[in-house]
Amino acid sequence: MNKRLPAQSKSGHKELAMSDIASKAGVCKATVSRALNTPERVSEATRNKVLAVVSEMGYTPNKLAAGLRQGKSRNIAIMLPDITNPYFSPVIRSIENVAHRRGYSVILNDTQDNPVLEKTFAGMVKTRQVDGIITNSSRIPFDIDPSLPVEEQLPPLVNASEFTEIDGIPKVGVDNYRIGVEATEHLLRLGHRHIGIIAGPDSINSSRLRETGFRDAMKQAGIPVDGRLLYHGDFSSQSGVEGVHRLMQQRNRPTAIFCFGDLAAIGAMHALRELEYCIPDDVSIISVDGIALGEYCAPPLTTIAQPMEEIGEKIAHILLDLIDGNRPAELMNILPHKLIVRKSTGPVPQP
Amino acid sequence: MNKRLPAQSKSGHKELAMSDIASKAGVCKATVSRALNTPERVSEATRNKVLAVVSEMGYTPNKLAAGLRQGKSRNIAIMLPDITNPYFSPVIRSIENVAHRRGYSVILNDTQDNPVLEKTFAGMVKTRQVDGIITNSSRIPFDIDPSLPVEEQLPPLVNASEFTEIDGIPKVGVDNYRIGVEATEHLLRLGHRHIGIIAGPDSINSSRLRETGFRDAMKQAGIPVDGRLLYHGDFSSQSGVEGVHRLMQQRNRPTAIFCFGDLAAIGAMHALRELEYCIPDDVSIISVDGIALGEYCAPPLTTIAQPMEEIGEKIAHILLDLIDGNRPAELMNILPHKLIVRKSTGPVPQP
DNA sequence: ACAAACAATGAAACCGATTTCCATCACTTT
DNA sequence: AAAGTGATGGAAATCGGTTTCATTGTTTGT
Repeated sequence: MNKRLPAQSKSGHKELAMSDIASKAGVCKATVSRALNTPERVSEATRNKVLAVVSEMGYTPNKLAAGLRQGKSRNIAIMLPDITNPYFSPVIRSIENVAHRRGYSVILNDTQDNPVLEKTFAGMVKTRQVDGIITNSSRIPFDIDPSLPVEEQLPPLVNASEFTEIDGIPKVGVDNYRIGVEATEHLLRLGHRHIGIIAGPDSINSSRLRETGFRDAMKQAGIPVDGRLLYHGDFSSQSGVEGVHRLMQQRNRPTAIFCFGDLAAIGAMHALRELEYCIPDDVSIISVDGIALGEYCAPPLTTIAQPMEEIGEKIAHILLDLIDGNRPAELMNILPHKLIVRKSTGPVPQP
Repeated sequence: MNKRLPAQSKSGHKELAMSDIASKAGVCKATVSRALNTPERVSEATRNKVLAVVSEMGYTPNKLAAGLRQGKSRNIAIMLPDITNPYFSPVIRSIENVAHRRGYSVILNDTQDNPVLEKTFAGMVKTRQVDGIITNSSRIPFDIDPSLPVEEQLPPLVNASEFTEIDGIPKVGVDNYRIGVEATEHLLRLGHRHIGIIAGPDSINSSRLRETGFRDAMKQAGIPVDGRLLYHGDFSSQSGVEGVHRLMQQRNRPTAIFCFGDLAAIGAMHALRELEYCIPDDVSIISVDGIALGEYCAPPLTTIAQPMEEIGEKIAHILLDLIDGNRPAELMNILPHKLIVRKSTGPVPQP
């Protein structure tokens, strides 16, 4: 009789619990839970009574408790190597949108490409803080036994942008080889023969693939590639600057540079302007990503755009399906890229 | 005797629980918990025994369960109006760093400046999904009764970047009025008299404050401000483009434009280049934020940089302190901005 | 030598939901 | 009228930890 009122202490306000609602509505906890989660399983009269009390008292169930019982946190984690790269923003945004629509929250992990941090964050699924993980890395932060089926050893996981070589893991991204080919072909069509690249680290799959595409397209055109025109940076703007410095001091100067990321391209264009080269009259620049800012560069950047929103959506849906126990229709999900020709590429200069 | 082994079904692997460790180590759950969380309260022998079993079996405690008992999720949420604005990236990154160091995870909420979404996300603290919230908005997504002390009605909350007018809420940001004054003074020192602004929406506090700073600096210099040189956009690059179009078709053309955000400045410079104005010879551009890309603009952008990392750190520490029950030393935390003079501003052109 | 204090640990309550199992009760069905 | 069916809702178990309280054995103080 006296334990009816919840302790209303000075500032440490005791939260409303389901049992409070239950007693106020004259039913038991189970009924409240049912009214809230499976309304069709309670009579209309009871349901209305319960719902009225719920809204009258402003009750919201404790998700930790629900999560504990159900073995689900309704959180997913997204690990990214560098949140300051604008490429990720639209991807994150659409992941967050989809997750929210499907009742999940997204936890952000900036790993700074650090394997130790990756492992740490991966632990969040063991601790039940998250139900699944999105990685943007070629490393999988879990130990797997190659003799066993992969999918039975891993938590719900989607590998995006940068693919691991391990099979059996759902992947979402673009066809980096074709991107390499098509960017190069665009340059070749404009008559360029001396083409440099500012690639990413060789340890990065997408970079190697783009480079292979580049080499194949060059071979196809019967043009030997000059090893000194191949610069390997880290996708940053600064590496674009350094790449240009390196490339432009070669005797065999490129008339076009293929940058493996928009950020690097922005740095490259900056360096070229400083060296007083005209873009595209002296040097053409093409890159990959399609960040929004590309349009406002000087000159506006020709780039092979990735469908960031679609990538994000696909990632989120696959991961959430996985959590629900549904394997994706396809493990490898390649979304279409698109060449956006703006002003940073032009015909090869006449000597 | 037979309930010893956890069910090792085909793929639905039952997770290890603390009681499994306890029985294997021949102690009770409480001791395992103590060995893990308050090691000094367990004898060294027992502790080692428990820890050995823990690491041998690869056990990790379920954080949902701990959180339920302790009434804490060890998550914080950060709500932002637009995750694609590069201004936020370094802020988020340092919040995430600090949170991680202090044992918290951060949940991201892109609200798209939508009050309904803000309210939804704010609900996460009621549902115990998060222990505190960071808002970057002048709206507080909680109903407060003005007659009661604010701090007793709100969950742990820090208001960043964009301030609400409500007192009693910890705030972290910059002095937008001074930024307005100093940007203008920089332009005035260079001899400019016809200065335009590309501001943010009038509903945004920081924008109003910067504008007031601008007006006061102009008044101080004895220069009347021309209402037609005041454009109000939304901080986007596109609004920078539109602002320039508007401003440059006035009879009284500005020789300098003060943009209220780097993104808008990038758009503005793009538009000016398209209209074949030289920056800074014909028109100077100054802005606010200090995003990394500013350095690579054409020309490199003169801007008043905000200390994004420090802002993020301060935000995180204050919020986490609040969660621990410690009110911050100061409610209003203004961090120092810094004028970075690059190449987009120059002396007023001689007519 | 004996009380008091203390350290180490176990048993059980607890956090707040969900879910299983069971008891009713009202209708059909034959 | 007896038996079967389905809808409804209550009691209690459960999820997996943390924390309180009690117990036991060991020191310390005088």
